[in-house]
Amino acid sequence: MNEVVDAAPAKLSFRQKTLLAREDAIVAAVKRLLAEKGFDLMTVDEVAAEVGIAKASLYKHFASKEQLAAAAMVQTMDQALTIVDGLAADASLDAAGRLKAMTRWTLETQLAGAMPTLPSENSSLRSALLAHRDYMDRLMTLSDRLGEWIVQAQADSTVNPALPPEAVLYTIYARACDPVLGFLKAGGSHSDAQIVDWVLSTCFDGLATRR
Amino acid sequence: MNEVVDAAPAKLSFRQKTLLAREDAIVAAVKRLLAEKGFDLMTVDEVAAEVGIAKASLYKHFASKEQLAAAAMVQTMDQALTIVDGLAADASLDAAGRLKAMTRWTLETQLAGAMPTLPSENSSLRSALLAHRDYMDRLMTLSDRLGEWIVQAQADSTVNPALPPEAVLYTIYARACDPVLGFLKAGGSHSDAQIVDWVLSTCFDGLATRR
DNA sequence: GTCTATAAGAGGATAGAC
DNA sequence: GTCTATCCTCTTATAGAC
Repeated sequence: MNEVVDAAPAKLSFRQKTLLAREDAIVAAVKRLLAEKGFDLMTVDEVAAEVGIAKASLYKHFASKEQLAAAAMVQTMDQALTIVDGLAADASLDAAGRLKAMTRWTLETQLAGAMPTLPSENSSLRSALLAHRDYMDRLMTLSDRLGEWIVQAQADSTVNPALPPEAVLYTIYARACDPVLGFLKAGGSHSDAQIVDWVLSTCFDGLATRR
Repeated sequence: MNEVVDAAPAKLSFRQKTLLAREDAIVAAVKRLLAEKGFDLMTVDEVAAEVGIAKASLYKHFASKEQLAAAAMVQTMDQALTIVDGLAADASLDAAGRLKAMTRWTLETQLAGAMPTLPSENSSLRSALLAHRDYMDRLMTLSDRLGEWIVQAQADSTVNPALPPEAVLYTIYARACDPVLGFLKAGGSHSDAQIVDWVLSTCFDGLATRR
């Protein structure tokens, strides 16, 4: 199972390496399918087919469909945390600029079909995620780091101080599943970069004209 | 089936009235369940149980789960069109004010658990909706009427003229399934009215401070 | 750990009596 | 048009050989 391998430090046997590679391939397939069709419509058969192994083999690596989704979310949040680290190191950005850059990454990733999203209503999935330590750890770390930037940007008055910080955080998180991107892309008449600029603009500057 | 009854003008027999009442009860249950759990997690058994009839009876009224969802959306869009009519008659509002009021209604309805939403990814559902005339008619009517207000508000420069009108329209539509409302409500420390105000503010004024 | 085969059950839809 | 009983497909998950 994957937890053991995740904890291993440096020296890996050949067997362990191939194991990790296989699990990475599984998680990559799950991420793609999750972004494409969502949790409910994704089937474990599809995942197995895309990886090219039998479904029973897949269940040797991950105990359930929920665990599969959780692993995909963990890897995605690790990517997000890497982006956060990069932005934190960029001294040319203020807090609001970092939040905006983070939001841009989220939009670009979703538009590229590489942002897995989970339904918040599904209760079996919800409880599995709440019990998943690796997932919860990363979610809290990410929220803490973005939360610091939000508080700072509100102190700067670059982000509206009248909004509760949680509302700002949720609004940024929600860009990961914003259907507006898909609608505009389906129209077919705009470039991805243009679409991202527009959605980023509505998110930070609003629909109303700035005077 | 429902299409016939929908077309009838005024005089209804007793049988027809009870039929309509039953179909209204069915659609009401579908709307509620659609808002609560979404299309994929809603089961036809649940709908029948909530109405208090057998599943087979339900299939005498609606031919499939997709048709059930479409009927719910038709009724919801009729509600929306009624709101639009009311706003159009209010001479104290400009175009931007009407768009804002319409968005507020959408947010309030969703927060009240009365806004059915359909997944845009589900292909069987998607094709059923595209073939559903009553649904498509209303969707186009609603889009046309909101579109007029958007064009006018951009001419006023009360809504940002740099945005394509479709981007504005989709952004307003997307408020019907904005997860931020649910997140803030789950926190438990804010009133519904306060939550709606914040989301409406981020939608029209953005996250960044207005100077 | 990988496979084939299959259990177990949910859920959409229908048959046929009344 | 309503019911009970049933069909049938899809999907999650597991058994057991290699």
